[in-house]
Amino acid sequence: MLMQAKISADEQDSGGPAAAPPRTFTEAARRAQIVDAAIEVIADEGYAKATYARIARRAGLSSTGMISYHFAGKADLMREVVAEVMRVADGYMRPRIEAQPTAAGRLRAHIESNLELLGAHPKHLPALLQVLAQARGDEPWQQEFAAEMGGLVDRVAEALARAQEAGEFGDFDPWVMAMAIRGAVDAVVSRVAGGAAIDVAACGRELADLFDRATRKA
Amino acid sequence: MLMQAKISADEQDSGGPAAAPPRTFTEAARRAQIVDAAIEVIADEGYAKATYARIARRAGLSSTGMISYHFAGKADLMREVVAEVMRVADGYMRPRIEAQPTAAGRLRAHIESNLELLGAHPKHLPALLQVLAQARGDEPWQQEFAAEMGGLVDRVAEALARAQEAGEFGDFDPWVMAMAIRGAVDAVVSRVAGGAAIDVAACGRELADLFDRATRKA
Amino acid sequence: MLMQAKISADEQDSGGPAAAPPRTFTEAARRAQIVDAAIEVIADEGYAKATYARIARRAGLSSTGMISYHFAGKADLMREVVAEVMRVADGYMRPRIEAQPTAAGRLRAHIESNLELLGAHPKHLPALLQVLAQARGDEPWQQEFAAEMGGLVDRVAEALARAQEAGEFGDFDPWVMAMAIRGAVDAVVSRVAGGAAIDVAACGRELADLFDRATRKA
Amino acid sequence: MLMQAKISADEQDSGGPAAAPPRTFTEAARRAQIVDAAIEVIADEGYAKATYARIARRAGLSSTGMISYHFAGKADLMREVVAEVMRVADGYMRPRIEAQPTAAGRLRAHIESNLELLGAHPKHLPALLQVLAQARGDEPWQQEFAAEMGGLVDRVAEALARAQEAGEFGDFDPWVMAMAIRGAVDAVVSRVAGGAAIDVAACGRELADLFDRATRKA
DNA sequence: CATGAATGAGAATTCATTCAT
DNA sequence: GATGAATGAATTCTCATTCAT
Repeated sequence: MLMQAKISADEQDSGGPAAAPPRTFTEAARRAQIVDAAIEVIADEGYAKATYARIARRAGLSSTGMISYHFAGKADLMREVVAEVMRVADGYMRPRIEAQPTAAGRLRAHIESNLELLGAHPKHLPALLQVLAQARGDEPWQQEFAAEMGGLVDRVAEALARAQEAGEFGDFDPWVMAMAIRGAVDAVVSRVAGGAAIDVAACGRELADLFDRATRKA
Repeated sequence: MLMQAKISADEQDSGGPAAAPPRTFTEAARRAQIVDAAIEVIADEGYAKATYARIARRAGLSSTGMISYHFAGKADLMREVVAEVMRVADGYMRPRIEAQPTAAGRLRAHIESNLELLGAHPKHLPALLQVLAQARGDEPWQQEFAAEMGGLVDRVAEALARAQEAGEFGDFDPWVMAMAIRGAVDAVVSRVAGGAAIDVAACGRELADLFDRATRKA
Repeated sequence: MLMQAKISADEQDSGGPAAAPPRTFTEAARRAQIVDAAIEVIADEGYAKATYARIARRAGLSSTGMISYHFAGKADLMREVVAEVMRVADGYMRPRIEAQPTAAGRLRAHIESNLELLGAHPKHLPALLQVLAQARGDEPWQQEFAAEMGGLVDRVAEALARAQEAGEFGDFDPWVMAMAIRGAVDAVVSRVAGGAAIDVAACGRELADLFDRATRKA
Repeated sequence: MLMQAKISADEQDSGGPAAAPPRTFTEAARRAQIVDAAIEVIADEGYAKATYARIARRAGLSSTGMISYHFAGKADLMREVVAEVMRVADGYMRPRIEAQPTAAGRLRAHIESNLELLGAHPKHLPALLQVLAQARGDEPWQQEFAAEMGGLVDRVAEALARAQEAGEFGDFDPWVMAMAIRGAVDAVVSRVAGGAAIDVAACGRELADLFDRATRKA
């Protein structure tokens, strides 16, 4: 599989410096509600404007204190935003990718499903992009996101390398290829988020063609 | 030419909402000094931390008032940051691109020189990426940056389309290809900015190979 | 007797603004549990950090609501903290003091047992000091604590005066002497609370010697 | 000399984590104004109520931002409060102490001038007491204050020890004696701060007598 | 031209307390 | 009796910007 959620895996985990696992149903519901609102605000207005006040307003909450009550801090909330997007992305893309018998098919499915996902959940990937763009600086949560971003590319690179060794692809640096794929998709996401009217499905097919040519055996 | 600065062209100015034209030499020097400091801060610490205070400190200025004095506002400063990076990028890439006789050569030169530029001016492209990532939201300067980003891609797309019509390339959507190129390069920039130890020159060659395969006639 | 609890005496209550009398056994146990946790938190982290949240956590309670449920407010809880410390102090010091036949002996026993108490219950006196230090300001509970502090000194002063009139001590102002005793002991408590490694018993003997010289007939 | 300001000594120093030395006259004046207001608020309402809002109001400032502008944080402000009180105390007490030829005279002068100071600047010592009472907890500024408090006692203890070795005093533990003196004076300060109507000069003389008896050769 | 002081809005976060269940 | 969710005021602090000098 070319893409899988790392963060979503440790939802039940306690290791991190912050988020205690949600214990009750209402708590989980509130957290989800806030995360959803955060995703919308981030996607619509950008990370910089995604303040507690705006998120609370979008979530229909009366006070920003509610967010502090349910999340250990902004880093915790952002972690959850990333986790949620990864969860959704994984749920959407993985079955489509794994349904393909060939590496070329999986690559195509990866790219196409990634952009279909953009159509199905128009706020999720733009929000992810915004949050991961904050992965600059020394604070631990930023490092965390940088690692997350790296992992995203690395997993694709490994899948490409394996297929390459199996003789299913031509000769190329799998890691550079993986970065190019990630970047190409993100560029489309970014443009769509900026309001460009793009047929994402067609765009996905075109990108898939592109990388098919780029990875094919000579 | 695949990339050229739009903003840098109208330094003397388009009558935007802000920047008065710099009249004196000192004025221009001060502005340049501040812009350079801003680029460094943005690249090193991210857009979110690029406050007047931090920029002033990096520029060796004693007060943030200086920045307000020389720039009409933060949007104005950021506009100038983008313009400066574009100016440098144009100066670096354009001659290398135009030296190539074939479209394929120009494409390769575009990609490779873009990444060489990253080696030569390690802060400029990361800063640009950070600033353009703020192009979300309704405010005019955000729209402006979104347009800037779009223009970047569009100009490459047009060059590709012309070459394609001239029969120098295979069959593909030039606009999608342009976005893929931009995204792939940006992904590398982003990774390098994050501290990854990458041989950017080798990476540039690999990317150029990749897009050569993707654009070649079948 | 040189020291006795005033607050602890009227547990069943003076009709203050707050505390309803504890009716059931569970209620009393819960209150005691919370008061103990409060004493520990105050002694360890200081009054400022002794929030409901921290106290609840230390008490093993799941919510701060419990504290509000059992106490009429923070003033009520602090009143109870003071009362509890006074109760313990009285129980510890009074028999040791009353066992002494002479006024000088009682003075020595007062000082020494006070510091022994610090060894036996290392959190109680530091907590008391912290709470009584809040006795500044107009609110009724602050005035209450100021009065409490005054009473502490006054009772010692009265004992000293009586002994003085009986010819057992030299010539000095009993009230100033009482304040000096209180202050000297508190200074030791404060230093120990701050983490200083002090032999409190030896310190008690030394202080007792000091005040013996100061009160002795010429 | 039995008491001297340690903090006031490094006013021109840059070592600390926070306070840059005030560079301009206006800045210094503003800082002084804010420190004075802080001292008043702390003395009158207690440390807990000494918020930026209340201090700003007392200082006649329009916003709390002003305080943040002039001080690196609350710790910095409190450091300055302590330094100011120490400066005043040192200026008041030191000449009176040093004017005395004998150790007994210096001890008396120390105690009496300390309490006269309470009459002359009724808010300073109570404020100091409140701030130093916060010296509990792990944060560096709290540790700093704890050390400051310790230093206060230690310097007196050393002076006592020297005089003792010179045969000017009787036999006692100088460190315990120093703590007793400090505590006795603080107890009076505390009572006066609480609103008690006390003749501090008389009280000073009485305390001086007390410790004269306690330190005298047998 | 330049500066430092001031401003006021808004940021995240914490707190004691209330309330429905 | 007990709980967890909610509340809203208050806290420290930062920000871009303005203004008098």
